[in-house]
Amino acid sequence: MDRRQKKTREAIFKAFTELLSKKHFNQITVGEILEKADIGRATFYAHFETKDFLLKELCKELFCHIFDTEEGRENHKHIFNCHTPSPIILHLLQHLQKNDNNILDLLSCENNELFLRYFKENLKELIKNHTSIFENKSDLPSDYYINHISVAFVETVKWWLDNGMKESAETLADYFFKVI
Amino acid sequence: MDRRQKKTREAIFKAFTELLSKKHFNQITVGEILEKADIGRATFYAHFETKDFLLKELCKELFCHIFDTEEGRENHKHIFNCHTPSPIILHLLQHLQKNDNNILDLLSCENNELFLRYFKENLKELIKNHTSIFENKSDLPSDYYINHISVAFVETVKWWLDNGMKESAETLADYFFKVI
DNA sequence: ATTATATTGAACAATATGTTCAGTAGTGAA
DNA sequence: TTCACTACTGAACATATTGTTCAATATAAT
Repeated sequence: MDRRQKKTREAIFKAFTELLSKKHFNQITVGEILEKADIGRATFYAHFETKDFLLKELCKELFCHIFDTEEGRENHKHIFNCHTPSPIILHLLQHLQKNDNNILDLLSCENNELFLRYFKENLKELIKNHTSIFENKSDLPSDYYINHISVAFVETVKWWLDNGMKESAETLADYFFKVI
Repeated sequence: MDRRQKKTREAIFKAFTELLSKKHFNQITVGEILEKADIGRATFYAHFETKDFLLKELCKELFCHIFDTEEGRENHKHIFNCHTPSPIILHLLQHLQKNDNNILDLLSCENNELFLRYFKENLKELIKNHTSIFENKSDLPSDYYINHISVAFVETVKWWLDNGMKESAETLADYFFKVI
């Protein structure tokens, strides 16, 4: 990708992220993004069709990163099948705690619903691929069950953030496995 | 309240609800509401400061109704403390199934996040007041636990709606109690 | 050095927002 | 019925936002 494009794209993401941490998505105007990113109007629209597409792209970047990492570890099957509580959940939590990509800022800001939605969708896939860990003991409808697990995890993370992440990742994983 | 005010207010709610079932909140303009409700621009702004306030008021009307009903039954303590699975959950589900206030249209439309958020907030209160039913067996942080129960219920309802409400309220209550 | 492509900045039409105000009409009480 | 009150009207208004266009300029890739 052209160096200029990359630079512009990153400037837009940076400006947008900063704005998102301060005000709600709906209240952010393209004009504000232009000013903060210091780019021309036409340039913005050359990159993103609308503000909504910008958001979608941002989510992709954020979560593809964190989930690619996890998926990559799928080769190390031994990690997953050793002892309870399942390490994959712990890994995810520790990953978040490290705050790669400054993802936490966005998960805990006023706009967190936007990102948590994407988070959940990616989680569902992950859980589908690890039915051995999350076994459906009560023969509930499988999509209902998977959705429940995903939501429970997302809410666990949200609660953690809202409470200042005072607890260790281990404690959180423990809470999570207790409620499900 | 002046008959005219009531009429206008209801015309706005009706128009807004119809629009919400067809398109996303963000894409609805005040102009569209005016046209559909057949009222003047100035009139709208005499009633609601912004579109966001309109949404808030609509939610209040919808959920105060359903939860006031449930709270009203709190006097009939015997209903709640008889046998498991807890009847209060069943009552809520049956209440929804009757589709009072056409609440289902809004819970299942493109904008459902908006309403489910309010739904959850009201649920939390309800659950706090019925700790006898939802006892926290694993000494988890209480707000974490209450949130988990609320979310699990909201997601249960959402799943029900998304799947066409084919199952009975009893089956759903059963699913719900199995996951929590 | 040359070609290709990204960015600029300004101007543009189109649309949406929220306010104002004088005129009209429905409402509730005496 | 009369009267004072209040809500609605509708049109006009300033302001702000969106998304497009285009010729000029700057930067990148080879």
